[in-house]
Amino acid sequence: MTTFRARPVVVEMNHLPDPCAHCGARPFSVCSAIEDQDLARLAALAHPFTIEAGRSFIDEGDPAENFYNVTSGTAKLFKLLPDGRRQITGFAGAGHFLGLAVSRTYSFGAEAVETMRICRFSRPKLRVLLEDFPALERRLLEAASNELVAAQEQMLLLGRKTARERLASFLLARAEGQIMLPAGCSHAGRAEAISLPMTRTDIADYLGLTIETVSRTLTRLRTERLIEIPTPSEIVLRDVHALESLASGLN
Amino acid sequence: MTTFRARPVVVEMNHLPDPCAHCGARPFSVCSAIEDQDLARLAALAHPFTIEAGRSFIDEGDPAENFYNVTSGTAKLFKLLPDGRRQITGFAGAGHFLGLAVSRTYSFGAEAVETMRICRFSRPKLRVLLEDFPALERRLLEAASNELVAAQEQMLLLGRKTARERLASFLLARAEGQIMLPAGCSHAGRAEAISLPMTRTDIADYLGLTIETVSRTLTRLRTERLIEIPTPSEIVLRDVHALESLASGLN
DNA sequence: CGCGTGCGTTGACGCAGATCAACGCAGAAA
DNA sequence: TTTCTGCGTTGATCTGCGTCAACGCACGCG
Repeated sequence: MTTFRARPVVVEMNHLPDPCAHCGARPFSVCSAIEDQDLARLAALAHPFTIEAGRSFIDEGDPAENFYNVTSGTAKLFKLLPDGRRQITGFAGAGHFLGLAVSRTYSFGAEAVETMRICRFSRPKLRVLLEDFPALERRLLEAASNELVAAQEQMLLLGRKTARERLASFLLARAEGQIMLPAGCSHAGRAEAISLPMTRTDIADYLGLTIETVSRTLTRLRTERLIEIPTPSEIVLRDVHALESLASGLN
Repeated sequence: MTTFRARPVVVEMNHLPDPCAHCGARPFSVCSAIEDQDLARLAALAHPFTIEAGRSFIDEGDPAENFYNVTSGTAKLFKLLPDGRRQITGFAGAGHFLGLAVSRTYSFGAEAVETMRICRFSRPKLRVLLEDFPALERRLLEAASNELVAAQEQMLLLGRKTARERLASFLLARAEGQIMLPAGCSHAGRAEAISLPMTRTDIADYLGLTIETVSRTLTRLRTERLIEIPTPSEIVLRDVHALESLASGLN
């Protein structure tokens, strides 16, 4: 049980005897498709490591050699234009997978917002895993479908909502844990206080706005008593109903 | 921006002895995952329909009972806000599948742009098919991954590109068949003349603009000799390089 | 300590694209 | 034929958000 084999090229050695079995993110992640008795095989292919806040670990255009699974912390995923304009396409928290692309190269970049832990799988090894565990493929399809639904919702936001509506939508989505937590992990009640680990610049690039507009809009929501802003990275929702009607385009 | 009108659907019986084997869309579609000898089983579950131009066949919020596969023609997929603002999230041509949602209800609406033919599968039957043909599930995952990449590209467009850049991106994507044809069906050469079966309103709702801006921007691209507009629904690309640099955000 | 640097906020101003309005044209109906 | 209706184009004007600029504050460092 405590036997320990040396492994090839690992960023960080895996000291735990059974890391996947004790992974806090497993219930949320695609790894839950693997039964307990097969976890050792999963663990043998998973290379866990830590990424510090601000570090980028996927570059758009690089060969798509790895598949990642976030176990803690938060990443931002983004696309860039040559002149530096950036669109953040999503935030990935514990349980999220990254790098599903069919293409030979990554179509997006990824960078840690907070210090995070992720598991890396080489794509060939993932392929083997998928063949041996059809349930894993099913879970991936399910997860991809959910991502697609979220992406369409975001297109509606970017294409048709005003700045106020975008911020309201964003805050509510955060409150519902739709952004940082994996799909399927629904909370019974909605937290009124939400944390914003990302900067104003990140929020702006996620919502298709500028930092000034984000700041002004939040200030206005505060003066209208819809929210409180105890600190820049912490927001309390004071009038969830008003925010919801804003977010859905009414008013 | 337009308000949305729902219309009924035309149903049609399946008269052909072996429809899937003779389906022109099969090479492009997820159905290509099914081997020839198993096509009869696929055909037994597929209900082919014709849908007339302008008819809606999926309503957002309705129970997600069916899965669809487009065999010819074009559909637009969209999301609505209560006040009628609309965002078209994509156009689905031959080979495209629709209705993958994990959710109990559809998260988007769909309407025929041109008269189209589609195959309907009930979700329970699709589930059986997926269990019997793992390759089908793999193809679905592949297709969903490609959709996701396209969705991220569209988020970049909606969040960060100017009207000119959006139109240039749209025209080039049409020319490359990225919009109407399924992923993986790449043309060797790029067609210079492209058809626009959708209205200006549809283009505007796809690009997050108004019809006036679409019209003006196309006119400007014409006066700058980047395109020609023989008829409103037909456009010739005269300077692909200039359009490409526009679309990628240079200039 | 003073100084710099990064981040967020606020104000003044400008502009890309939205809004409001008019018109041309083709196809359908009478 | 005339009239109507839907679609696209064009012009005049407006405005939400971007741009440019200044400033406050917290934090780290010499």
